[in-house]
Amino acid sequence: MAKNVPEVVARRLPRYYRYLGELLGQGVNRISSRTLSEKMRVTASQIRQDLNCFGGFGQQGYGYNVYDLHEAIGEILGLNNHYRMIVIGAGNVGRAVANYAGFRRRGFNIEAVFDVKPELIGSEINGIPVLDAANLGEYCRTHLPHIAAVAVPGAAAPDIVEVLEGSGILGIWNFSHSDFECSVPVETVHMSDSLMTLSYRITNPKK
Amino acid sequence: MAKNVPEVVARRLPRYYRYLGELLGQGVNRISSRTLSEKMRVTASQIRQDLNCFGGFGQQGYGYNVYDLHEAIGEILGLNNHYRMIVIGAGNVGRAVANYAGFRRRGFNIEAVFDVKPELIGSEINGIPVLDAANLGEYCRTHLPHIAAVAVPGAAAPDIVEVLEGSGILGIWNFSHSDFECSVPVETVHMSDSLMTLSYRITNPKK
DNA sequence: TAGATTGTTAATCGATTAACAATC
DNA sequence: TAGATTGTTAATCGATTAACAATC
Repeated sequence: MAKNVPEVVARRLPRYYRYLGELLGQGVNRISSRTLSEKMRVTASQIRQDLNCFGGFGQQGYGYNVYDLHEAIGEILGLNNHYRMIVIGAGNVGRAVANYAGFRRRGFNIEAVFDVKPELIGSEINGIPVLDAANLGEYCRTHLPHIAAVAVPGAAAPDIVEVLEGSGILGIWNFSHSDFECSVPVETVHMSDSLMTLSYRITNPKK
Repeated sequence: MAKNVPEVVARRLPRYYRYLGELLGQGVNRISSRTLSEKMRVTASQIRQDLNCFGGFGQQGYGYNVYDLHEAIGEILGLNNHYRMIVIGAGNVGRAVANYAGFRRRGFNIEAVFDVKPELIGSEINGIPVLDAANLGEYCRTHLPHIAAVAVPGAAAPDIVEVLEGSGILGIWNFSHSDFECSVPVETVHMSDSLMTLSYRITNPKK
């Protein structure tokens, strides 16, 4: 179905999904690209172009059915799948990820946390067991998690990633500061880059 | 000095800064755009174009001095400034931000955390006092923090932002899930968007 | 000086916006 | 049917890449 979808379009889908979810919550059941474009501060053209990478979800003279479009984008994003997820690193960020309840609700089920610290191994975070990182590879081969959130110090990341890659993981959600090569999809949350960008924008205000 | 710098160039600066920092740590003191481009997997043209938005940092026949270029980009990013920072919300994400030691090292000094929960107010996180969110506006007017990291549930964000905006904050680092209008620079860390993008890439692998 | 590599202009490529015929 | 709004093509705009003269 999908044409060759530009990266930049794929990155806008979560935002569309989010806005449509809000509209749904407000009881709006129909919307035109024009009205949506005003809310989202993009052009109506862009919305129609973007959606038409995946198919014609609208109806001339009517617009889009909010529920159907929300569903369709959710399906494209793979949000109707159920994912088994693990978290590597029980530090501040790892704990924040493990504690966030919203993921489970969306079908991302965190089943284990891994760390190297003996005093953490055997404990629980938000009801999720903390396991020994030494057993990560074995765990993956037996439990086949889909997604690994990597929240370890930068230097430790490449080794962890190699283990994950070799044991059937489908994707890596990376919170460590390093970029690395990887054969599976990696999505990095660049916290420090984001803070530097803010610093830049404070320091160099647009005229 | 700076020409009109495209957004997309500004967003690449932190990455250049990071790579140059690594090179510096490895004792490399000279690099050509060609060599850097191979490490960073971008084109040499792009690196030269990007840098020339800000000035000529290189030397024909030689390349770039790693230390000088790193310094120059740090200066452009405003990393030589000292920022007073506050964190709003002492939940998982707020705690992660408050606990991360790297910020202070880079000149982002977290001076207070705010929350609404009575049982948290008066406690400390990483040696930083947790104050009553009701006093946020007053605190800002007396202490003049530069940056506020907003890590509150989505629904609470707009009110917090309004208070911050009205009391002289220079920039907002937003971890909440909502986008909002704001007169000062806002940098949002879209964790859930990032996870959805990963889901998309797992579900729709490139051929 | 000769070789290397920048700074910068020109060419290409892709993404965004505008326009409009198709059609509900 | 008439009005509205899509899907899609064409025009514009901006970003990336290529090329090369300037110069260290």
